[in-house]
Amino acid sequence: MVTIKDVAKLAGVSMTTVSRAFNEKAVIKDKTRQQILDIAKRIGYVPDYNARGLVTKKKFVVGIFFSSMGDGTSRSFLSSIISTAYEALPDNYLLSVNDIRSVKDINGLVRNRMDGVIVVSQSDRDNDFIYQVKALGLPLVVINRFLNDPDIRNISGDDLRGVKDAMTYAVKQGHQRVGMIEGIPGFTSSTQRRQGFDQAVLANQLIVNPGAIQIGDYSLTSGQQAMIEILRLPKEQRPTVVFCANDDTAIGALRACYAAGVRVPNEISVMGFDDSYYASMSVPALTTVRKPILAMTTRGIEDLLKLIDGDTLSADNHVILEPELIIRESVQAISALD
Amino acid sequence: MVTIKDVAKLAGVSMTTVSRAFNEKAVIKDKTRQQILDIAKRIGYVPDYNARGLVTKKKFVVGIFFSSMGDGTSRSFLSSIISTAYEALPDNYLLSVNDIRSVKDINGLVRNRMDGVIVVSQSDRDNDFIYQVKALGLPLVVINRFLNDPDIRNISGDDLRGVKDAMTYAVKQGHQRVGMIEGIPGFTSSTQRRQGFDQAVLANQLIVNPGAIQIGDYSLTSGQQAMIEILRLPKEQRPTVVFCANDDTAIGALRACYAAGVRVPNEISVMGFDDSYYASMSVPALTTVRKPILAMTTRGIEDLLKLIDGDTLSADNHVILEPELIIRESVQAISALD
DNA sequence: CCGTTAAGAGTTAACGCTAACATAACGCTA
DNA sequence: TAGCGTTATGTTAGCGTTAACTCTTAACGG
Repeated sequence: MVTIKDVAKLAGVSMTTVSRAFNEKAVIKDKTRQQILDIAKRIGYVPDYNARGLVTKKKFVVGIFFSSMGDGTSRSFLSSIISTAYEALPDNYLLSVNDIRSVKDINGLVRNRMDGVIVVSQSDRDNDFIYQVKALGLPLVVINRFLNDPDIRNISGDDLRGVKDAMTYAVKQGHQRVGMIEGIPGFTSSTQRRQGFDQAVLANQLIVNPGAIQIGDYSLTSGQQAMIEILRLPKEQRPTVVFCANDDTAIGALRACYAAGVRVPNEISVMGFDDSYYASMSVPALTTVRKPILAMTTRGIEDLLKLIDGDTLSADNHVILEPELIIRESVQAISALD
Repeated sequence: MVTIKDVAKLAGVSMTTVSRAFNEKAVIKDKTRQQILDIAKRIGYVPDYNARGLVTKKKFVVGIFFSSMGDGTSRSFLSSIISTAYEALPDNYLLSVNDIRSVKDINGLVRNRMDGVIVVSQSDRDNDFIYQVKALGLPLVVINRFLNDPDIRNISGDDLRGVKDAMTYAVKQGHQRVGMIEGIPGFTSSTQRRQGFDQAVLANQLIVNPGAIQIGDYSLTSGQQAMIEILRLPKEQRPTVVFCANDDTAIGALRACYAAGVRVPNEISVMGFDDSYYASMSVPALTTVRKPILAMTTRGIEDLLKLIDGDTLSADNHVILEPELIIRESVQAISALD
């Protein structure tokens, strides 16, 4: 194994100088650094992270924990978060990807091997884990879900605003009678999306007939089921646009419409939330709200790194990022309705 | 920070004895070990991996590299592989999940920080990376794709066999005129699936009319396009079953049939490959071939660990696992055809 | 031209752990 | 009960790096 000693000998300098050449902030003459770096490259020296970490007390590992990896909203949820996280992370950091559910020994896994932790949280059930990490005193950032704790750095998307924007768009298209298929009751995301819907209804004096709001569980089949119920309404009471709490639900709703012979968007408009892979592939392609998940990830890593370095962050631990409305084909202007 | 020294002092033993208590294979009296472990737990001692690794030359990190994380065949491709990998990995190992494309410095990232590497390969384009790792001399296992190199441990699924099984099933259902939508030309997977198809045709003396085999590119739209072509054939020449090189293609094909008013499976049967999430959700639900990806992962990790420990593996580096035929609704017995 | 300062480089010790060797304790046989 | 092999534990050194400190040299003002 080629060590810092070998480089030092060849370069005719001390070990420390070599060490300095590899550590950005150190004072060392540019020329010396360059010579050392050249020699190191030539003989294939790379610093040993175990030795380095032993003295600096660092692990150069950031852990990223998912609520439940299989349930990511979109097909690329997991992968695009991971890729984005790497981009925001310095080259010398490793990203350890984990499923919260499968963490057995938080002491052995987290405390001892990671400099900090990002939790990509999908539900309240993650709080246990989050507070265990917090208790460890490890740098921690929770993203993807609003966390009501001023002591924990939290980056979330403004779901309420996203739904409101989507509904406002529908109103601009002339829709007045509206409906919704909700997410799993109790989930913060469900609550916020419902609130966004309600606020839009209030602000625009929209009509919500009984039966126009159904409870779903974020699954395709629940969307299908819910839409069947909505379609039971007589046509003149039926909403002209249905906002679905996520894309899977919306695709289920689309399917129910197709089965019932109700054309989308000609006879009824449908909106989703998430912008999953199949949102663009569905027929008609889904108009939906895209969470700023990549921006959340980038910001999350940035903040985590600052926390790791002991820097202070902005006073308010809640960072809320704006979602984006993705307009496709599943909403039609009301004047154009058949 | 609480170190091995603190435990030693409290337990009235030497540091080495404490070290032994934490290392399974060491000789130490059970009673002593238990006392030490108890004390360690009480004062919250956990071994420092940097220190441990410095002397043992280990990193306790396994890297898993994906061709291109966003393109996983099924929605759960990435997540289920990661979860499965963790299950096969000892608790004290970390899993570093990476995208091959985004590896900048293989020396800094891989050589220096990982004990071994699993490559979940999807295409020939990964070979560059694979051979770079091999050149590093690091323990390496390639899974998910057949790799024609006797020097590299390789775990793959038998795609050819999978397609053949699927076709045999179709033949048993009475199908004689068959067609196929192929994958991206040049990909090993495309070639093998085509060969499986061809072998089934030969073995069962099936009829393949001109135009019944189309080239796709594994995308939904290519499947749609290809099926449109196939449906141009006069009904009596048209295949009664079309095997699609993957599920996305098959779903595209389904869509084309729907658009053309051709009912599946009543008028034409369709099969896919992958068993992706939407295979079960499509209408009709897709009969498809499921790759043994989880078994590949488990075996891959097991073999990698042996390689890391310096154990020898079975002589033949090619391990081929059997796929599974998932029978759903998209294939109908020919006697039942309308 | 001396004294002060700062930049650049060197010396030394320590980080927490385990391997290798050394020693002690134990249990058995003759 | 001496002698031996075996099992259990202790002692010592070193893994590769950086932090803290020291030393050298050049620059500069008065």
